[in-house]
Amino acid sequence: MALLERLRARQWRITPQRRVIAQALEGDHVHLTADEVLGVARGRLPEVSLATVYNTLNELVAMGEVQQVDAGPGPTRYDPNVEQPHHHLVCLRCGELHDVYPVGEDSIELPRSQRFGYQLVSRDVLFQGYCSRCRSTGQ
Amino acid sequence: MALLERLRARQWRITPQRRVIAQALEGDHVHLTADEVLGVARGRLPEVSLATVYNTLNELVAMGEVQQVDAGPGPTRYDPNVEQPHHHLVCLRCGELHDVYPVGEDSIELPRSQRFGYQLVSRDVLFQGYCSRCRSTGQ
DNA sequence: GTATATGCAAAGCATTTGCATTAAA
DNA sequence: TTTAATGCAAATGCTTTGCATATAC
Repeated sequence: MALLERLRARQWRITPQRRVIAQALEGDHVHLTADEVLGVARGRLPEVSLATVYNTLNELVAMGEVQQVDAGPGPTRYDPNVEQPHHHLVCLRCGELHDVYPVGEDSIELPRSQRFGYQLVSRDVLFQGYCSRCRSTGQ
Repeated sequence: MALLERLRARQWRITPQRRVIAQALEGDHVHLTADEVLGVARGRLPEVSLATVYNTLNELVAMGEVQQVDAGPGPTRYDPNVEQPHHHLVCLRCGELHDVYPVGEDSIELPRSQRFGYQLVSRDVLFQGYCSRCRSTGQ
């Protein structure tokens, strides 16, 4: 189900701003920054503000409809693909991000003795490295 | 081997400031912020500046002697335990951080088809949740 | 002696917030 | 009609930077 549909199903108040922000996040392999979301959203609705983009993204994350990805250099990225569990591969130099599906991930588990009384919410695997472009351009 | 010893072995230029910063990071299960490092360091040497703390921490990270942990709310944390591979459990509300040793972690691997030409550097597993204190105090 | 680290203060960037205005339901 | 979202601009918090001074080797 697409993001906008899921939001309607939640009876979330839909405004023009929220609609274009949600539309900016359609698709798989999307990892936009707040600024990039603003750019795409303004293409359809010029009077969107950055504050509204941040407000909306934070709500989507709190609802669990968008995943926040803090990895590598640069600002936070937002990933709307929450239906298909996956992980990330990030370039330590340029911050480029890929969705990845490692093997063996299902076997990772945190024993009760290692939970420190926490209520677990998520388990993310992050692979870091250097992309081929960054490796060939200087250090 | 302790951090300061490792730095000497690298023939790294040792100044009083760098020494107290490295000493602030001694021990296991240490996850200080730059500000906390400054506090500890100033306990031994009052004339340390925050800029020097950041400069030094960044160099230690670049050398691979300290691991930078960006997880949960709040500022970056620095973890000197790089000799014993481990992962982290973070509280989404207060940012409290624990070292954890999950089972099955060794079986996670990224197939070549999923590497996108990257030279892999690290593979981190991050567990997120709510600690018991945050769970009992409001949402 | 020379290359390098330090401290300060200012700048930078991402993100949040307060508040008056506007609009969805 | 009421409740909530928006936009602006200012504030915040963390981190980096420029540059003159001090210092380890």
